Amino acid sequence: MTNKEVADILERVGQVLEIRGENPFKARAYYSAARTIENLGEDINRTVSEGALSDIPGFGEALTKKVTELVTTGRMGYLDEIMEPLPEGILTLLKIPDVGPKKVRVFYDSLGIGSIDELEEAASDGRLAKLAGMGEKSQAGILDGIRLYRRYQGRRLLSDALGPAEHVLREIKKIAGVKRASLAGSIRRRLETIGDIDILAASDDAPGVVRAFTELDGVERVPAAGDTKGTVIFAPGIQIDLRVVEDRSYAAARHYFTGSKEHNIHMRRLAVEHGWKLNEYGLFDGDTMLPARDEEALFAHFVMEAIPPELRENTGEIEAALRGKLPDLVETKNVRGLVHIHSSWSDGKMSLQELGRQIKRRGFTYFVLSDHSKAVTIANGLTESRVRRQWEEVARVQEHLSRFRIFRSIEVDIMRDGSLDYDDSLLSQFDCSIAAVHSGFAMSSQEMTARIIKAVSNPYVDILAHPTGRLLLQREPYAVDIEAVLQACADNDVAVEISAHPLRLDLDWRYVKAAKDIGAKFVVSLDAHDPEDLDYLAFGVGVARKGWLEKADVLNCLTAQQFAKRLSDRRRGL
DNA sequence: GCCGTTTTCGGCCCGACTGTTTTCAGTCG
Repeated sequence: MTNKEVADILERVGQVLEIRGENPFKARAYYSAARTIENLGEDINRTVSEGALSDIPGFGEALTKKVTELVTTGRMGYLDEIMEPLPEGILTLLKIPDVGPKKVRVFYDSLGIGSIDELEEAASDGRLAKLAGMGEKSQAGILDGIRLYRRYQGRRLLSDALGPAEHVLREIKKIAGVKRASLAGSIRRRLETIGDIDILAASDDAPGVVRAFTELDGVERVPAAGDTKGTVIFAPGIQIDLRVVEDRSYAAARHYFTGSKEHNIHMRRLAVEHGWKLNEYGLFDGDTMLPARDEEALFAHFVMEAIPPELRENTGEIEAALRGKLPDLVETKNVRGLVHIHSSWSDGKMSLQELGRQIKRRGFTYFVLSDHSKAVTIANGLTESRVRRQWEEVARVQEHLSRFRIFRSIEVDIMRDGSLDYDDSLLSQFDCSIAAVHSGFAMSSQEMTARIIKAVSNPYVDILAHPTGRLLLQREPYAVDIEAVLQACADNDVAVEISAHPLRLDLDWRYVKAAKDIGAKFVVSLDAHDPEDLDYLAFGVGVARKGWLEKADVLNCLTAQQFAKRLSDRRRGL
């Protein structure tokens, strides 16, 4: 089972416990365990087989036993047991806004509702409004929520949310009385998919700011608006929450609303250990607020380094900050060259000339041309003879580009047996080659792992592209022992791609830190086909930062000369 | 269900908003 699958089961256990009305802290223990496994950065199967599960905080006797059972047998008897009287679809009800475990229980006990369809029916014919604690408004709200859920399924890509978020933030900053404002929540942490957009503002007139927010152009509906906080549905169907606090609370509120939830709980526990209290209004010693103008000052009270938002996932960042051991994270401006660029020779939209012009204009000093190899016929992959003709054109274009270099590379296909689409004699003549899987996704994990490891063991492979093949919200990663693959990359000095393409963001940040720890190097690459793809770099850098990477871990932070030297040194060392 | 530099029992982060309520439960983040 994958970490995600195990986490999902633990999540379900927590939800069922809540619906059954059991100790909420017991449910929380399962939720917390789910988050831990999801963000573990290590294959849970390995953790279990090494007997290391019980070393992880939050895993006591019971959870260790149950997760071990789940991983080794594929089932958890306890979940079957507590699910026993309940219909399979009942947990999907929790995906509807304003429907939580208590209401699910009432709906099921009173009306036998066990699916979203049944909930919709009961809301449509008025039965829901008659239940205890319900009314006409709640019933209408649930119908609305079902429509919204069906349209968007709750999440969208970071790249799709960022535009509207920044637009609305600009509008909020224009509202009279707003002193400062910023994005918060998962969008600020640069999570790859976003549920809703959180924005924070400082003002002495919170109600006035909330009102103005709900009246902005583009607001479709206003599910909630109070004195300090409002929620709107913004076209096209994105939920935006605004919270307004006094300026003196801004730092604490910004920290609080950025999360993650687990990070916040950990920080609050730390505050309690100091005898303080931390909430969104400030850090308090009794009734005295410990002043903090910004988040840096807030962290300083704890005698710890300021934790960048991307790291706030409670995966060790608080411990590291207390020891003064946080990484000096890579920044977008550190990147000198763009990697994994397609041209119109295969399925890209831009000519070599245009690529040179566009990329140089953006301030980069080199790019790594990487069209498809011949096996990817649908993408007009290059035959051997077309490769040679492309090189001639590269030479011609290069002549007209001063202090700018085009690296001759290829995105060479990894065949089903792990061999490569070109023979070594051709590969050896490229400056660099990027190996990638584009077909045969359905094979077993053992086969896929062996296939990729064989490919990265080829001495002429320099980079492994999109290592898991996932497409966010569209396609799950293929089955593969990603840790074994990353180990092979580290052993063979093959750089691991972090695809900045918003639909990929692959390698997943959850594995980046672990890969770094075993000695892997990375490129933050674009997989660019269109001109707009050239502007996606920051999304990849976001993943690198979430994976604790520094400038020295990312090869395309090297200058063109250094990058060239690294490639040639590597090949000379063969 | 987890956890412990006072604790192996008794805590577990904390507040806003809504709707259905006469003082609060449920949901959300």
